[in-house]
Amino acid sequence: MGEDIEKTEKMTAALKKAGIRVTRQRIALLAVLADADDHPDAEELHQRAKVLEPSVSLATVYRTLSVLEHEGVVHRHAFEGGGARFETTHEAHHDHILDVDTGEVVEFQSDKIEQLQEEIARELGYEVVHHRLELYCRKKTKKR
Amino acid sequence: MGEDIEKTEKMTAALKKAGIRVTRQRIALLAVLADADDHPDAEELHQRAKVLEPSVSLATVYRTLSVLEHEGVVHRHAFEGGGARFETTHEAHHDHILDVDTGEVVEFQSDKIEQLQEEIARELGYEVVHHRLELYCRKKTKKR
DNA sequence: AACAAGAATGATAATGATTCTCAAAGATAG
DNA sequence: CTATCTTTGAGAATCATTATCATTCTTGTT
Repeated sequence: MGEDIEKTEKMTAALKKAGIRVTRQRIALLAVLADADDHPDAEELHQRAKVLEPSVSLATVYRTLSVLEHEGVVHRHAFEGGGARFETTHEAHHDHILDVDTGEVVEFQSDKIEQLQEEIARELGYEVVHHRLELYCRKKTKKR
Repeated sequence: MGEDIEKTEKMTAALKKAGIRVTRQRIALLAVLADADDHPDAEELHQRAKVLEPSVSLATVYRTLSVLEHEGVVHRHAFEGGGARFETTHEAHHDHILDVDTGEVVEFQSDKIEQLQEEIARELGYEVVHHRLELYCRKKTKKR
């Protein structure tokens, strides 16, 4: 539960580090981000932030998200269909499963896959800067 | 070399199968697609097609690409930055390495990774419909 | 060859997500 | 308290893509 506070602090620090002010409207966005355990898009974050602070504009949401992303405390995902979706960066790196029917997002992590990626890149003379692995899935039918 | 002809035939068949006509401008686009061994975007395909058939509009390029994609003979990739890029579907499935410096695209394939993906999805109660794996890489420095 | 019925075309308007612009409001240092 | 610098919201601008629509092509049929 104190997790949210910790996340908020990390993001606040990131804003300060970037040399920009921690304003009323940005605080609202940080709170929303810290509280979100899904992967909302900018529009959705704007809606949620407006509840805490009606004077937040969509422009400020985008502006702040860009700063947070740049500082590495928020990740931007460009899943198929629709706009970018965001989540606060958490400890462990992970990839995503997307339910093609419900749009739900599940996180997973596989060291093995990670390792294989490095290996493949190395063999081709590259080193991985970052990667993107998304599994578009359907819930397995229980029948049979 | 007869490869291009084969590809063109496959795409022509796809258009016919979709019940749409194989026009002068679409033929130009098919030729360009068959000839391309890179991953051009719609604008680039339009430029190339205009050389063969000046009367091709960007609208027709997009329209035709959508049909071809729907029929499964062309793949649309939404790599980071910029618009969608296309390639003719070829025999083996593959994923992509993107050189973050040059924008170059290299294809690779790993049964092992593929297998691990299925496994992970299965354990979480899903089956993979399709997936997306992109390694954003940098050429390894030869030093050391 | 002439024709009617549908399909395809190019130009341009519309869309949706995101970024930019800019005048006004807010914060900060002295 | 003031001069300066930042941030803000609203709306314009942008970019890739799709939709609209009047006109041009095809195609199958006489």
